[in-house]
Amino acid sequence: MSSCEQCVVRNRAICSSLDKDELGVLNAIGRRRTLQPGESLIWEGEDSVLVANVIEGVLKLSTGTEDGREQIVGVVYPSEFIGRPFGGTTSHGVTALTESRVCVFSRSDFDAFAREHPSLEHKLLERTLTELDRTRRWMLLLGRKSASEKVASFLLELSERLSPANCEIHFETGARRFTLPFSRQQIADVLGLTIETVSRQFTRLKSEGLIDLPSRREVTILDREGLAAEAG
Amino acid sequence: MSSCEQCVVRNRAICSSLDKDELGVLNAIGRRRTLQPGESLIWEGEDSVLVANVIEGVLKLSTGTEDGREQIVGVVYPSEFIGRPFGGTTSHGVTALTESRVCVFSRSDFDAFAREHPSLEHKLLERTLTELDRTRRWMLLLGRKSASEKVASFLLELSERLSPANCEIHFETGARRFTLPFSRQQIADVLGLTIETVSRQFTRLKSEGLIDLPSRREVTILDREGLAAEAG
DNA sequence: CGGCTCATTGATAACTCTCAACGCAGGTGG
DNA sequence: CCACCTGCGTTGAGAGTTATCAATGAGCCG
Repeated sequence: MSSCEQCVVRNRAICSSLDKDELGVLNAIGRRRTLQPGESLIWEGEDSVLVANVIEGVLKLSTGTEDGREQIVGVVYPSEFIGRPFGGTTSHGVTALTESRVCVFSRSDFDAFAREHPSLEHKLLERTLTELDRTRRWMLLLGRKSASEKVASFLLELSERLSPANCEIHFETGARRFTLPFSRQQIADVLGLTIETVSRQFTRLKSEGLIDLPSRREVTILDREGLAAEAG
Repeated sequence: MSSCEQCVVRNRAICSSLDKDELGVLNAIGRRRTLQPGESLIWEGEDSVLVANVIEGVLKLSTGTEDGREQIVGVVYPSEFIGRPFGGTTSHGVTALTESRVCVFSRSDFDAFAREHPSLEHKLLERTLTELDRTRRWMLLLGRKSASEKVASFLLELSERLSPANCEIHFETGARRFTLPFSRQQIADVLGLTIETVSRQFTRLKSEGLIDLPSRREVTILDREGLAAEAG
C-alpha cells in the first residue's frame, strides 16, 4: 500500500539509486507521515534525530534571531531530501507550508544504511552540491537586490519549481498560473523584507500588467519577459 | 617534495579518508599551484573543469549581477574543498584573496577517482552538508540583520575561522588580533553593504572600544562579549 | 451576521546608499 | 631624500528606499 515501489517520487528521489532488494530494506526502516500546514518536523537547534524524503507538499527551512526575526533559508519540494545526516545539530527548523506527505527515517538508521550504499551517498552528494549552488545564488538576491527585484525573482523561481508538480504539459519555462504555498509574511521571510513591502510590490507588478492576482494565494504571470527584466 | 604525505593539510582535508596507496594515486592526478591575490582559479558560468583543495591562503567565492553588483557567497580556508564535482556549470567564481597554494585536479579525473573511493565521497558529503548549513546561517545575516550586526558578526566569524591558521596556542573562541584577508570593498561584498557603511561601522565599533584598528588590514578584538552583543 | 485573521494602503521615520571631498600610506621618480 | 602620484579608506551632506506604525479592507468560519 505505502511501499517504495509505488511511490510517486520513486524515480526522482535519492531512492532511484537503489535496486529492488535494497529498496525493500529501506522501506523497512522508513515510515510515512502526513504533516498539516504549519506543522514542524524538525526544530532549529535540536540534535539531528531524523531525516526524510518529501513525497508531496512544500516545506520551509527557517532560522531566526533571539528577538524574533525570521529568515526562510530554503524551500523543499517533492522528491527532495530533508534533514542533517551524519550527526551534528540541525541549524534550521523544517515546517510544512502545505499539507505534506513525507517518508521519515531515524537518522541513525539512515546513516547506517547510507554508509553501506555508496550509490545512495553519491546521489545525496550530488543533490547537496546542487542545493548549495542554489542557496549561494539566493545570497546574491538577499545581499544585493532591491525589493522589486526580489519579488520578481521570487515569482519566477516559484513558477519554475512548482511547474513539475502542477504538470503543465506544454513545455514552458514555468507555470503561467500557480497557487502560492506562502502567506505574505512567509514571502517576506524568504526575501528579507517586511510584509508591507511585499504587498506593495505585488500591487505595483499587478498595476504594471506583469502579473495578475486572482486571489490572495494565486498568481498569474502575464508578462514573463517583463518580470525577468524586473528581476535584475 | 610536494607529495601528499608531507602536505600540511593532509589530516584535515578530504584526503584524510585515504590510505597510503590511494594517496599515491591521487598525488599522481593532482598538481600544486600558487595563486596571487586577485588571481582567479575558476570563473562564474564556465563549465566545471577543475576542482581543488586549499593548502594555504584564503579565497572568495563570488557571483554578480549583469550591472556589476557583486556578492561574495563563500570564503574558503586551508584544508577546504573548491569546485563543483560531477558536472554542471560553476555558479560562482573562485578568486584568491591572499597568496594561496592549492592542489588542483581536473574535474573528470577527480570524479572518476571519487566514484571508486566511497570514503572520499563520504568525507566530501559531510563537508558539503556542513558548508550548506553555514551558508544558510549566513542568509539570516544577509536578510535580517542591520549593518552594525553584520559587521560585528563578520568580525567574530573571521576571528574564529582564522585562528587555527594563526595558531594562537591559548584555547580561546578565536584569535584576538588578526589580519583581514579582505579589503573594505570585499567586506562590503560579503555583507551586502556599501564600502562607506562598512567603514562607518568599523569607526563606530572602534570609538565604542569594542575593537582596535592598528592598521587598515589589522583588527584587535578588545571586547568579545560586547561584540557578540552587537552581532544580534 | 459578527468576529477573526490576513492583506492592503497610507503617513512618517529610520536606515543605508549615493555622491563628493578629503586623508593617509606606499611607491616612484626627480 | 623629498615631492608627487595613485589607490584605498574615511568622513560628510543629502537623497532614496524600506521599515515602522496605524488604519482600513477583504475573505472565512462559526
